[in-house]
Amino acid sequence: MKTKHNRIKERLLDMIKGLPEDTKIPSERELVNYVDGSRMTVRKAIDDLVQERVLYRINGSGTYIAKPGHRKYLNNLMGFSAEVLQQGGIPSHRLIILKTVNPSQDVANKLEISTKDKVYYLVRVYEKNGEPMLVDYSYFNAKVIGKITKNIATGSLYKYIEEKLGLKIVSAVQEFTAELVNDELSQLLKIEKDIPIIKSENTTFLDDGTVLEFTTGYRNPKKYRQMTIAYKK
Amino acid sequence: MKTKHNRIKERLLDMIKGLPEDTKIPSERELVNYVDGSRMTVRKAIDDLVQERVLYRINGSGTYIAKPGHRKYLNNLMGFSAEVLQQGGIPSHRLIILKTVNPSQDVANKLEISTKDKVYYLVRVYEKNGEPMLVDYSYFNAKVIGKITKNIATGSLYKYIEEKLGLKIVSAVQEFTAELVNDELSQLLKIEKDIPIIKSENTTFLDDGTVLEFTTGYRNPKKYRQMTIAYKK
DNA sequence: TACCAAAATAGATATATACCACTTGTGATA
DNA sequence: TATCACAAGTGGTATATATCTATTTTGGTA
Repeated sequence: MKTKHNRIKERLLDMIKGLPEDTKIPSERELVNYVDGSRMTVRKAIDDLVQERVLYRINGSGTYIAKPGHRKYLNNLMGFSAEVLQQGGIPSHRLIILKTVNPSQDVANKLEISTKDKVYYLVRVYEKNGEPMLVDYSYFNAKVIGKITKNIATGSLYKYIEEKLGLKIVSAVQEFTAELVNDELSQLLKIEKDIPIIKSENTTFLDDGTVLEFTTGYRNPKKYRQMTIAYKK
Repeated sequence: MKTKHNRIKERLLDMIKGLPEDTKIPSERELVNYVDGSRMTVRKAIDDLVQERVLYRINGSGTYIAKPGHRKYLNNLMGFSAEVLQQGGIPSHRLIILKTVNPSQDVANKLEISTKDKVYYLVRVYEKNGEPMLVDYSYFNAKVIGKITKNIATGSLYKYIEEKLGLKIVSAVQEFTAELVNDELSQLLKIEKDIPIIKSENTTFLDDGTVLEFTTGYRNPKKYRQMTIAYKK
């Protein structure tokens, strides 16, 4: 059962679909006549849409439609496949390595565990329309994720984590460093050696603050631009 | 005059200061007895802190203190000086170039204006404790920012934009590319030539969706790590 | 017509209240 | 003692209402 403010939110999205930016929408008091819900509930729905940059408010004036380009959340947490699908491509990936290991001190620190704890180590190559786009070296906290089988690792790991395990991924810290392509990357991504590439070190957190994974990723610089969207406060 | 929920928020921050993570804070109904405000207002304050990852809620159980590492917003929008100050350093910066120009087609596209519109072009070098840390090549939409004098450009431009002009910066899109250090960068950042460096192309948006600036930045790879924090939904 | 004060309208904040869904502790019972 | 149903407590949702501040509109006046 959906909440009322979520239904109102969908109703509002429907109403503004196709309308140009900066169009003023009916006032909160007005909307109460059109939708099922009190002003506070309508406000809650609008609050959400403002948060999502679909609408913006001007105190004393009204609520307006924001630029469509902003109606998107960053895709760092979205997973590669969803990202490629959104772009109309065909995603696929190859599992190169899957094993349990004891983490190095560095990895243990990132995962906020001991070097004696077990972690899953995965190396994966992601492809778009058959071309290698991204190499990931991942360490998962085994205590959190449980057992990863080859089957699970070959499917959508994010879907498994969120839907099957019911874990909520809420944030990620990314650190970027520029490096030069080494032999292994050259081979996996099918690009020249010694050209500059971005190394992205990604730590993913659950809603209770636990570290789920630490992943080092290299994106094909020929095909991809590393991109983030940041929202203030 | 501060709002009541903001005062409650500060009060809560004070209360939890120094407490370990996962500590349960008093219930919403309980807090009403300790602070000045109704349950709804207390909830609003907690809402904010949950949004900021200071607290997390478990339905039916309670509200808890999140990991301290998460109590921070991304600093992409914070400006260099605030970032350095937070780290206990002494920030300074040199203005290399300030002039009005007509933008190239590429820059005009980024700023969502015409090539006939005026833009301000700034080149700045930022220093921490006297060492060059960051070079910025910025284009500002003159229609939005008005006149930039040398005086303004030498002070804190962000402070000027937010406090004096009353503009609200709400989001930024960043694109990262790996490059090799060229002659100019080598000189400005005092680092070797031809080592890998990250180019960060940054588009900054105001609350109404207008593009304020497009900036290309290079950070000293020896001193700095490019870092972002992403929050989901 | 031009200007300005006042009224109307918009979002922002705050309170009181009710009920729901979920979790947790408790106490009766087998 | 172990179990399980239930009560109590918690956050989540929803409504009605009141008041505040900022903007916009209106209408009278010069």
